[in-house]
Amino acid sequence: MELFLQTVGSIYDETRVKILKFINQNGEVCVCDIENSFDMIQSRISRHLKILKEGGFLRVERRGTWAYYSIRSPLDEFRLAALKEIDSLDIDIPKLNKGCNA
Amino acid sequence: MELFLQTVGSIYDETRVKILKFINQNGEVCVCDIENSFDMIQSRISRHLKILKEGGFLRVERRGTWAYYSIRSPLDEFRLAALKEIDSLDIDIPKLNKGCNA
DNA sequence: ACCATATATCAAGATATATTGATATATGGT
DNA sequence: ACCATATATCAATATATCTTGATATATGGT
Repeated sequence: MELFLQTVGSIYDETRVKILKFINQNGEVCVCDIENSFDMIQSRISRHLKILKEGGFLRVERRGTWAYYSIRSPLDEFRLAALKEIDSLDIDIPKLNKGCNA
Repeated sequence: MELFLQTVGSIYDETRVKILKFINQNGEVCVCDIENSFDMIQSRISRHLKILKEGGFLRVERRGTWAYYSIRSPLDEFRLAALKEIDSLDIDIPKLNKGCNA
């Protein structure tokens, strides 16, 4: 139950839904890319990425000073259905705007 | 987005997850059946049922003084996946305990 | 060792959601 | 019309979550 609620809670937020769709569309991105594309402060992005990671949707790989986030693979059936649903939502996702010196 | 969040929010609650699994297992039940089976006060049950209904998981049919809730059919792919996931959760659901004079 | 950049975490205030008890509405019987 | 039962809604309080700004940690370059 706890894990299920954590998974569901991770996509129960407009910002996180947008971030998830953004990463699903753009593939692997680093935190500052998101920060720049969404024009949100870094702590906010970082927090949401953590929640999405703990919700089982994202994985993180650290290379140098940068943390690269991407869709976790493979996703189980439920998370895959959720991601598919999110991808089908008619919402505006910002263009990728590379923000750091990577 | 709004509709998606409403759907997700409706299953982001332990009580509602249990109620949904309960109805999925027992089929059509009335409010007082749930009230009695879960040993929760009526206003609490009524509120959660409303949220699950507005989340698209339940339908309601009024017959006499009773309101019968059941799983909405057909469910779209995402809600179906969610329901399947909930049904697979290893959680204790109370036995059906008929509570009203239906 | 120091500095700059990238990322993560923390504390405080703001907002949303859950629970309870009380009240309102609805239906059927007498 | 009145009453009893079933269900829905409201108001107040408690709890959880989000946002921001500040601070901490981590990595690489000089």
